[in-house]
Amino acid sequence: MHAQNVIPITLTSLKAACSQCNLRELCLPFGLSEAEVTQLDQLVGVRRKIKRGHHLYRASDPFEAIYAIKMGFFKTDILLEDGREQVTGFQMAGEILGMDGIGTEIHTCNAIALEDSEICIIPFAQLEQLSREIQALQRHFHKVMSREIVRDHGVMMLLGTMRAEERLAAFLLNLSQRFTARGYSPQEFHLRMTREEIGSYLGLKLETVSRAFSRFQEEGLISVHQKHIRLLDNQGLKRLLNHQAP
Amino acid sequence: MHAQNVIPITLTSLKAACSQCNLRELCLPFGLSEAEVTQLDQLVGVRRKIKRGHHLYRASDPFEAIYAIKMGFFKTDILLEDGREQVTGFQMAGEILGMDGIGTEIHTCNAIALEDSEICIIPFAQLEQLSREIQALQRHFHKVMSREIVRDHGVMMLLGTMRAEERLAAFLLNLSQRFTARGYSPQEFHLRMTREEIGSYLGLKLETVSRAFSRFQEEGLISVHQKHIRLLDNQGLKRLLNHQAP
DNA sequence: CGCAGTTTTGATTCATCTCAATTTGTGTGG
DNA sequence: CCACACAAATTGAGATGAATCAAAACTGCG
Repeated sequence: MHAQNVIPITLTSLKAACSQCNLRELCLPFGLSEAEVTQLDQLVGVRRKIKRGHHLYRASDPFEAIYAIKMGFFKTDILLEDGREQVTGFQMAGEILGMDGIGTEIHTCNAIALEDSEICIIPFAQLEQLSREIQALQRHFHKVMSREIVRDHGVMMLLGTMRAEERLAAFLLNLSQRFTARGYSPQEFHLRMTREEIGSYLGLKLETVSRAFSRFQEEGLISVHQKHIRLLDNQGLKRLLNHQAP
Repeated sequence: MHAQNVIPITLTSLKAACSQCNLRELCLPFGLSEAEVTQLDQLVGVRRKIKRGHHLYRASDPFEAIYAIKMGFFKTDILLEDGREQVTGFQMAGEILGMDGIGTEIHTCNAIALEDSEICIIPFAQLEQLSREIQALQRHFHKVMSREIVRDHGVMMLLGTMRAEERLAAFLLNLSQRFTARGYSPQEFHLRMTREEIGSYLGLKLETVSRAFSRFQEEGLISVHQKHIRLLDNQGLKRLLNHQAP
């Protein structure tokens, strides 16, 4: 907590370079030419490290930039005055954070690192300027925002119509798919969030999440050891999904 | 159903004109200068009438344009293979439909008119082009998308953490606020959707919605006569919201 | 004016929540 | 490096809010 680096070189030394980044094909530079990515490099000023448990931004912070996750894992959440929390998403490398702030120029949710992470700061005014010049960038940014909307619709579907086990199955399959896209194992991964955070995202209590995990394990669909998950029967999980209630 | 206008002048005769539109301050032209709105006029080619119950677009339709609601009322929904429906939103005059399709260039939900409606077609490629030229348009369009994301987060909060009566109270207050912004009475309005559609949106069964309405009425918070709603105690409804469960 | 679709209301069931106790894991400081 | 304290996860028993099933009442459309 107290041990910030004594020499304040952390920020400036981390000059970003999309052109060198292995997430290039997942992240904002997708579809840009070499020359265009170089232009983007100049815009993406600095990287910043966020320690586990720390905020990247908070609801009510003024909006200035969006953020690309270089490495690590985040959650976004909204807090009600009475203390209720709704996790609105989990974000991993290559994904964009902060678009909630564009509309009001104030952030409307909190973004919190679930492990030590590193993000690229993309000043929004400059992004807009550059995307007036580079059509492919404009187009891709619009797609990123649109996909966020579509993702949110999926969560609504999950929260509005699915039962607990369906929700969890959908959640696991979604994670698996996203890890796969990043070159990690589709079958085996490490959850960065607690049962409570999963529950909040899925509209369930942590005990229900835990029970569903146990049930999946009994049925041989997955193996669970705390945060280590191994998917043993993807088909079985998928079958759970479109196989409505009683 | 069968009685399309015999003379096919419906489309072309309805040349749009944002500059003349009384929704100008709510809709896409917000914040544009006279000259800029005139440019937008040229882009917003035609209007189209959609009869009650008809689709504006369907999931899997190719994406070509976004749509501004000139008048009327829509719902958007997603259908699961097993028949479950999730209503993802209700849209009224001045609001924008179709942004779900940008990401994949295929629409991902259905947009259905809940009353006879009229929409302005905004071809998306042209909108992108013009928003590369007009900064205020670009900015405003980004705000519109961002607000959609924030709205979706609100629905997640509602579905994930609220009990039935809280959900309905939030829904009514939201509608009231949006009608107010359009110059209609904040206290009295006409629901265009069925209890089932409200239920689908709120993650509840229609019987539960109906019971909640009755309960509100007993408590003197609203008066309900079928689809006619009158809010009698806004404060009371608001109190329901941040006043957690048992 | 009659009928289909919508809404209301009641009785019962069930999935998930709540409360509670225990186990397991994790990070810290001696 | 180990022990301890605290956080996270599991599991059980019981309570409850919403779903389900069912029937009646309304209404507005053709």
